[in-house]
Amino acid sequence: MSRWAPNAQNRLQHAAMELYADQGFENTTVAEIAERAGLTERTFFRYFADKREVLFAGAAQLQSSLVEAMNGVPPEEPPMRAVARTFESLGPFFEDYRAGAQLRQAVINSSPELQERELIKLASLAATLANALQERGASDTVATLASEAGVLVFRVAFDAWVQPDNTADLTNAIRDAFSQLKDVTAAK
Amino acid sequence: MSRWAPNAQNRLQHAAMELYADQGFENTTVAEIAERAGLTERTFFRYFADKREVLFAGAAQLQSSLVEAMNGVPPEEPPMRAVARTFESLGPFFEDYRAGAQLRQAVINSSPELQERELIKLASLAATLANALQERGASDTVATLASEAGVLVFRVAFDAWVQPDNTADLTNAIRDAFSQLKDVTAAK
DNA sequence: GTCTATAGTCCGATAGAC
DNA sequence: GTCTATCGGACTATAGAC
Repeated sequence: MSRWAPNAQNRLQHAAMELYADQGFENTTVAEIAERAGLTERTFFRYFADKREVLFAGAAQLQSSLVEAMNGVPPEEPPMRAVARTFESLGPFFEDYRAGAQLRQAVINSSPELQERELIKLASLAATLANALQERGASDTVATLASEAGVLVFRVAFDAWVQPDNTADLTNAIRDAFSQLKDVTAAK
Repeated sequence: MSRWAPNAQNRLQHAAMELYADQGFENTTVAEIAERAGLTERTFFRYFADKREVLFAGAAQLQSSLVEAMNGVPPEEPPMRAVARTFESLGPFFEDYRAGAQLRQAVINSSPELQERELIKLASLAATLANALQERGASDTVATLASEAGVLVFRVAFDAWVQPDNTADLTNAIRDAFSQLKDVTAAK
């Protein structure tokens, strides 16, 4: 039995989500979050580099899941197809989590600062995938184009999927967006 | 004759660029920038919402140039081609400014905070183009995919163009990247 | 765990231009 | 007088240093 209640990081994440959703991101101070989690401000910054990062703690895990998924795609598949398979394989991972994803996305969409952070996380994810593609033999430019196009498609599909009235599942939304991107770029 | 030296905003921009390039973005305080420009901190914040924004003052003009360029493209052109023409038409506008662009990009690349800001500016630019495409009759999804794909291509081309050893001009770099994107997505 | 620098906001004052 | 650009100082919260 430890001297402190366990899961400090988790408690901070939940407290932050609630307060951000409730009062808005800008109107919430780190002190409030820490207090609600029964911790001090100082402890918050031990776990999260800044006030935004608390909403993106899952990004690292997502990134490694994607790399793992890509490593499971046969090496003879061309880059764009490898990326498509990688993102499609991610669908089921999210399905259980739709309500949480909706809330989180609503919070992010309400604050430009959080949108900035989300964009750089997605850019970092694309860079990681581009690296993996280069290891499979793709050129720098091709790897960048394919992985960024993949992130774009994922973003469009995810956006549709979190709409309140949406019924389709994420994997299909991704497949759909990929095929639309193919059509759009072909018409050049 | 006015009581203050003119071009306060310009002086602040130049002072900021020099200091950021010299000492790094994080090691530079707003007070330093203001002092070098012969103004006070308070005045800096009258012109720029925050310490990053001073590097992105040209973004609004770029955005309206792009919209204007797109309005010059015949309405019967399909979305992706309209976007491609729009970005290609931008090339000459940048050619005079290559040295400045290199320096600015080096500063941005050296700071994650500045990269965040750049990404959200590009996202806003894509959103504006997507709007313009919808006015031309494109669906929401098609407009988003085409404009974001355009920004992606521009980013890749611009990145190549600012490399110290680059010789090609920007318009050709853009054309090239577009054709590569087409190939990459076709292989899906 | 405390202490401090910096970013960014707010209210008000001032000095000239019109 | 009104408008606009600047300055002064006090204030809060973030974030990093010690």
